[in-house]
Amino acid sequence: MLAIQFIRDHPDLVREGARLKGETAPVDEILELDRQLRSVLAEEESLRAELNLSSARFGELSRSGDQAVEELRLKLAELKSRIQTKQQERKDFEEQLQRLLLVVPNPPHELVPYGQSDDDNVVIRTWGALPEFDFQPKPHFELGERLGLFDFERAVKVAGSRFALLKGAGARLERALTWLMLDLATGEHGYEEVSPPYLVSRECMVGTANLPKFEEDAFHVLEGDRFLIPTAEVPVTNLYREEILDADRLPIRHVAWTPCWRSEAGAPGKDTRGYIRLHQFSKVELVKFVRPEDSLAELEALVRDAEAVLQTLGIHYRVRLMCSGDMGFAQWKKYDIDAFAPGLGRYLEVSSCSAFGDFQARRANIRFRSHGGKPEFVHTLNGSALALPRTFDCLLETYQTKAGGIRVPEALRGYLRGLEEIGPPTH
RNA sequence: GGGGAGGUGGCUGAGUGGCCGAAAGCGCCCGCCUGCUAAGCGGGUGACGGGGCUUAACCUCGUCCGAGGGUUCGAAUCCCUCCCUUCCCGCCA
Repeated sequence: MLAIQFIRDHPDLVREGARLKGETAPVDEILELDRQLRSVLAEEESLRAELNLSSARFGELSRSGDQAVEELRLKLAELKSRIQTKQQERKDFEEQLQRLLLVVPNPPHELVPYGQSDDDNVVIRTWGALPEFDFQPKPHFELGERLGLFDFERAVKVAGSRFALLKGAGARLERALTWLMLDLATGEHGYEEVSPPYLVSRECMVGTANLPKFEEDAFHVLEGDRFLIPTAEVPVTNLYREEILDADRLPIRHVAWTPCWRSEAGAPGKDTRGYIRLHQFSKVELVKFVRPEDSLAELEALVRDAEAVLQTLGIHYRVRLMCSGDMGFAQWKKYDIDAFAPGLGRYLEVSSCSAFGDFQARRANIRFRSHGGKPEFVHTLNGSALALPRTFDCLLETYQTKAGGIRVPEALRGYLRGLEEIGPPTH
């Protein structure tokens, strides 16, 4: 959410920011509502000031038994009804204004390149070389099914399409990946691990800007009006909602492994075959709360922390700076990390790292205070490190052997009791 | 699920109808004192919003004592509903 003061002072900037993202912002309506709100607010407040003064006088008069009391009582009753009318008007304006403010997108940072689609994103760097094979590399779903790592059919039987099931070495491998990611974050990169609830309140979803604009993307649990988390970003960012943090505590860096649920209303197709784009998947997520001036440097560090996972695994990847049109509603600046899947012959997005400025902090009211100063909004950031299924897929495809087995990267063997290779299949 | 207690500022905690945006303490800020540190002494210190003001400082008005309603001329204080915390009992992984 943007500050109303900011929109008053820079309406063109807000309009332009929305345009860059390919969206629109109801700036004129907001400014008009804001004017009306302030005018009715001023009237209400001066009536209240009058009521407050007169009430005090009423007390004095009635104690001294003055006859004027009855006259004053009538006057106050009339005042009060006028106040109630104004108050209702004010509340209506506030509600309308709030609704509109929540749908104004965060303008991109000035260094974000302009663009309208995926093609306009800018590759910042790549790591490792495209893997080479002396045979035709297979896609992960073929490898995994032959090795018995997946059971897609039974997953569908149990939960419906777009759910997956890992078994045997597959389940263990994903668990090993999860442990590696958590150990890197907590042991090497200085994140404190949290294990949050997987259901959150509506307020939390609004705080991270998953609502009100994207309600159809989330699974809604009617009992208690809660939502299955689409990412750990939601519960973890909201950890400090409505709080004023001591500046000495910043930066706060958290890592969380959670399942994530997305309703992903699109139809299945070529890009969704295999262990990808599921209603439920798991992810290791990094979340930071920082001082405004550290925000962008912390974003760079966050991306590096996520990259470290792929480097440790020896998987080729690229980092792209998202163009204005391809970054979400709430982001200020965003990088994607795409790992290469040789069997599919394309890159898969395994991480999305974003800085939000104070956009989320305003919505969730997360502030900090430095030694006796005024409270200020923190800046929030987050990114995956990494999404499990796609990292799993890239690993399978990168480390496949001609015989159809999977070599286990050095870094994972300790989590798999020394296992060096999965398979190859015997039939 | 049943019953009791409770939710007050950055924190702890007093306050049962006007003298309360709210005692006291902690923390923080400024000053004094002090070989240094600690202690001590004095003063200051809530949030949000509107208006005034060239900005800041400042002035002023309003709102806020879990949330929302109600009673009253007037509510932190009385009533209702909801949320949350905690204790006892029950049930259960």
